[in-house]
Amino acid sequence: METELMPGGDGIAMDDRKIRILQAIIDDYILTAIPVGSRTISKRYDMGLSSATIRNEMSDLEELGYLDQPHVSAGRIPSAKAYRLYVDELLREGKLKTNDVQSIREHFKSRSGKMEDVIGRAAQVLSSLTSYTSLAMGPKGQDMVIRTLQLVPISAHSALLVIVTDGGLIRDSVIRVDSDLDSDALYAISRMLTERLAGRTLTETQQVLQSIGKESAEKRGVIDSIARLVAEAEAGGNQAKIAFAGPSNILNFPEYSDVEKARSFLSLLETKDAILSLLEQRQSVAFTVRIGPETGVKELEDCSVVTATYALDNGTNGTIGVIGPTRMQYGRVLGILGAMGQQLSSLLNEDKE
Amino acid sequence: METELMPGGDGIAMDDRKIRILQAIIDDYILTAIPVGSRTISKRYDMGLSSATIRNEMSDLEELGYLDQPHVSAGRIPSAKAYRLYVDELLREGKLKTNDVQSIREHFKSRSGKMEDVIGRAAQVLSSLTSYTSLAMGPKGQDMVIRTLQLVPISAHSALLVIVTDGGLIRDSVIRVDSDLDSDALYAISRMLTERLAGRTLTETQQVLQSIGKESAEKRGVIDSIARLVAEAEAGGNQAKIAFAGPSNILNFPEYSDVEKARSFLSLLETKDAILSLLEQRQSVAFTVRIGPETGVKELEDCSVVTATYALDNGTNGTIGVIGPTRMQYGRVLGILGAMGQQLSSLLNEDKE
DNA sequence: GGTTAGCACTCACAAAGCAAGAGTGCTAAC
DNA sequence: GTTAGCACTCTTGCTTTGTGAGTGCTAACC
Repeated sequence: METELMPGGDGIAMDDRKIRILQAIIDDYILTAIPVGSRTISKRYDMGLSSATIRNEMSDLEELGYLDQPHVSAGRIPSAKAYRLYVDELLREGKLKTNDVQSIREHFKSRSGKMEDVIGRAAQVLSSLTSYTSLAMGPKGQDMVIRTLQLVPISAHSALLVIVTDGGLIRDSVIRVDSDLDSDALYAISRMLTERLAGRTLTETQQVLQSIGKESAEKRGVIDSIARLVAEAEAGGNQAKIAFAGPSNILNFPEYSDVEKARSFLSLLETKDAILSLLEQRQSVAFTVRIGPETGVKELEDCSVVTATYALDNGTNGTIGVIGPTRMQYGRVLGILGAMGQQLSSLLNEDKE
Repeated sequence: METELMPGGDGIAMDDRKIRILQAIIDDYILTAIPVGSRTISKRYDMGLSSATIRNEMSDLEELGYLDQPHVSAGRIPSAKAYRLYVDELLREGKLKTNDVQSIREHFKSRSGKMEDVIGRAAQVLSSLTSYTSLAMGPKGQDMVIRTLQLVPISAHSALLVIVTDGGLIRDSVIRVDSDLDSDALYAISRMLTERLAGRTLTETQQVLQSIGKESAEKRGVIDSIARLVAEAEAGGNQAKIAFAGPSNILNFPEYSDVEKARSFLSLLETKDAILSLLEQRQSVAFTVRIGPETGVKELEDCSVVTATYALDNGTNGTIGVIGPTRMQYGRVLGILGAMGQQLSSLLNEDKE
């Protein structure tokens, strides 16, 4: 006679008490990683309710999709939906210890404008502060504005192209030059290029380079090489510009005590592709939290990826973030990411004046 | 009455048959990772001996220190000493498949003279060919000979110092310049420095820089910054110059199915220090094989580290290597390292002419 | 009607017991 | 010197069993 089979929590609504219970469950689970039962809640968090009542509420919460039950006689664990609610609504802003802020400052004392270095260090600081696997990326190539451009002779047939961008960030690559240009000639070209290209984005640069190439036949070779390089930088420019730190941190969490899971997680990081394309859908919003399945990556289905953007004066954005189990200390992580973002912004812009 | 307690294999000597049996055991164990018993040897490898005889020999080999027994009713596994013998004496040169050589060539097609890139790619190719965790390092900083030196303006107070060395390798770092030197001034300094420093090693450079600094007061600031940088590069220059690839490969081996072991291995790689100091005792010999305890690193006690050097024209050496379980395919690995070393040498020197 | 005590029920997990199998060492015969 | 035979050891995997945590349901309580 199964008449009561309408799916979904029909008639059940979230009320304040359910929310409080849910929050308690999430808090507890984030801390302990063990499924939490009704008795735990009624004892450890004083809500003035018996375990039986909690039980009823938990049953409702499960029906509403906020809780999962590994098996019948275990406690409940929060679902992705629950974390989503938690992040969106319940998160009391993580009161970041001044300790941490200071620690961030500390780590950035010895400074270098080299993008790779800053990025690498940022990721490392993040990982040591949060004890999650961390990442950092520079701004997108095509958004960067050129400040200086210089060719340094390497050998008879090659030179290093150094591009200094608006924020004092540096990119360099080796290009081939077929005619034998000596140091002075390269310098002259550099000056000319800087004059023509300063203040332009990489995308704009493309066109300008083409017209320059047409003007002077003898420099044609070099200019072409540069153009090719810029095109490359624009297309896959981020490829090299992501840094991970503390991949092995994931092994600290019991959800990754399975070697097979750990392996697939770590190889995911090593190939970088999946993470990069995940981060490519960058928002202009300050923080992005992707919980479990929301990442769209199979290997990350019980991970959360929390990212923050930091702003450069020229309007471009870089990204920093951490990857950890869905059971993540979101409050704390968001706090640290925020502080770190500010620090990075001021560090990278300070140089400008 | 224990009269027979003299330690060590008294009276027992290695003979040809023992060696053949030991080799069979090692071969088998490298392949399967399961302790090998007397019966396996007598059946799988046709030595025309019964298991009982093998058993006696194995007992001798154990007494001689070449075999260990996890527990009484398991087979034997080779000891570090056995692998040492194996590597030193028994290794029939790994007949490298031409396939692999070609594969190495293939991977190095798109080339760039940037040290980091070459190093990184080398490590990656190694790791994909051997399926062990791999590493690559450039030559030591202090041995490198300077070819060109150039300052590129970044902002009012900073510049990028690009050092091109003999092999066409590039190092660069950001330095502070306190007086405001414009692009032309920096270029003039660069020319002067190149003239004075070309052909010298980093160590020599130190002294020359000091005397230059004394000559001209106005350039004092820049010169000092450079000197400081060179000193740094000389001291810890290798720090940044090591690349790992495929750390997670270690998880493919059953000896690292224990998460705790895996974690400590991976963090060891992440900090880099231990590995660096291990590699610092570089030999001039082409190949170095460090087996288990020979590494002197606790976390690597059941790993082997196999390294090879590749030579640059200027007489300096770089290092490539793999890290895997002691039960490593030494023959194959040595073959691949050899081929890769040659490839690297020719790649990095070709540029020179 | 919401809350709670009580109780039967489920199910993972750990300890214990058991059988099988692999491998050894030793002895005695070849 | 080699080998067959055998008793013995010890891991490993499987099954059994008990325990405890946690649930859902019902009935009483406020």
